[in-house]
Amino acid sequence: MPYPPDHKPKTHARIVRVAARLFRKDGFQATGVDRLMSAAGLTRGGFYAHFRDKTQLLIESLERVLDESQENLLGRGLDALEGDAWARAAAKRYLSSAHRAGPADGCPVPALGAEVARAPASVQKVFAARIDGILRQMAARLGGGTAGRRRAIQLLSSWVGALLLARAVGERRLGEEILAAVRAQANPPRRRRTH
Amino acid sequence: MPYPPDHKPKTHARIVRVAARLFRKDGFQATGVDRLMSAAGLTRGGFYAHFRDKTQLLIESLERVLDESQENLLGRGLDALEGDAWARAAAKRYLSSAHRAGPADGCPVPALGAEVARAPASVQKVFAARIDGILRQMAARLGGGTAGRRRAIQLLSSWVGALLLARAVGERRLGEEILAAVRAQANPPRRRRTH
DNA sequence: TGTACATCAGTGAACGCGCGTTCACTGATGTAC
DNA sequence: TGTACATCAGTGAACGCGCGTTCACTGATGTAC
Repeated sequence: MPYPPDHKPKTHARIVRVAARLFRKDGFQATGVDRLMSAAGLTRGGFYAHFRDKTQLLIESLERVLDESQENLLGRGLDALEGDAWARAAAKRYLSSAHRAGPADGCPVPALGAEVARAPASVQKVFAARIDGILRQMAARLGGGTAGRRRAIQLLSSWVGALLLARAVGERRLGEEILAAVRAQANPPRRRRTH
Repeated sequence: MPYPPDHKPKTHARIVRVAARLFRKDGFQATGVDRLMSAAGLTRGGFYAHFRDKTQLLIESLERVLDESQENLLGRGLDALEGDAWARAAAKRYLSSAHRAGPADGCPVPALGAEVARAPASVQKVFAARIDGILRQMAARLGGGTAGRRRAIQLLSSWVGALLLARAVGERRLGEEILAAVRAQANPPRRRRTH
């Protein structure tokens, strides 16, 4: 064999890794195959030895990145937390200034959700399966059952919406205000209700 | 004067109206000037007699559409409502199946937020001003003060996020489940807290 | 009332460029003898 | 050990196409005389 057997898989993974960053930073459509392959240290022709088409790369990027998002939401130091304590810690991480400023390394939902909504069913299917998986794990942390599931959906929705809004309003104060307000939602004691 | 004085402004408004629909449906970048002008019954060359560049059209479209969104959230039958009653009614409208299925006529935030986040500051400035205006009006309906403002941000974030997620997961059951769960958040009595 | 003219909204060819994809090829490699 | 060969990951020219923008023009219109 002319190359070591792990050579091609490594290149494949490198393209996916580079694409996942560029797609989130600049958008899927706005990221050309040419620029993408250059960023991975290759030339455009080689792309089609790795992927049927550009949509297939979007699918693989989303799979990879949504798995990372799940890990960021539930693991990496949050593994032992449950209920409100977990929600507070996860909100603090998700709704951070760093996450707002760094879409390239962040959650793909605010960055690519609208493009996924316009993408072929093959993309949406993979996306939906991963989101459902994340919601299931969140629900378990929140006590399970239909109440846990509902709360998981409510939390994820408000986090995604807040990050999207905070980024779209630009660098100004309003962005940070939005993040802070939604972070505060998870913070007990809920003064509005307790006195 | 060779044309009636309201001829050009009418054409201008028609282009903005058509653009606002196409941008939300297909995305800003993905909507070419050619296709846009055809849809308005014109040819591409005339575009630059109305707008400095394509970005200027995005700005005018966002202004128009965000004003409509404000009206949909606070007016059109919801004018007399306040507090939880208003929140419930607005959530029902915003988180409807019709809104999920019809981005072309809906809120620009889930549809274009990610592109606004990548757009020039001139776009973000207009977007931020309109969002702030909407939040101010929502806050007033919710009792005002910092608590009203915070609640307004929390509600808008969760609605935007829910709609984005519901669209991105495709036509399947999960999308409707997401809308229903976030709609339920505004519904008293909050059983989890009251018994 | 009829004709000549000035206005200007809109036309469509043209610009250079990047898009996604195809395909004949190159050349570094590990293997066979 | 040295040479010939088969493999195949990656190359880069080429395809037709649509992009945003410019610009010399057309032709329908209201006005002037």
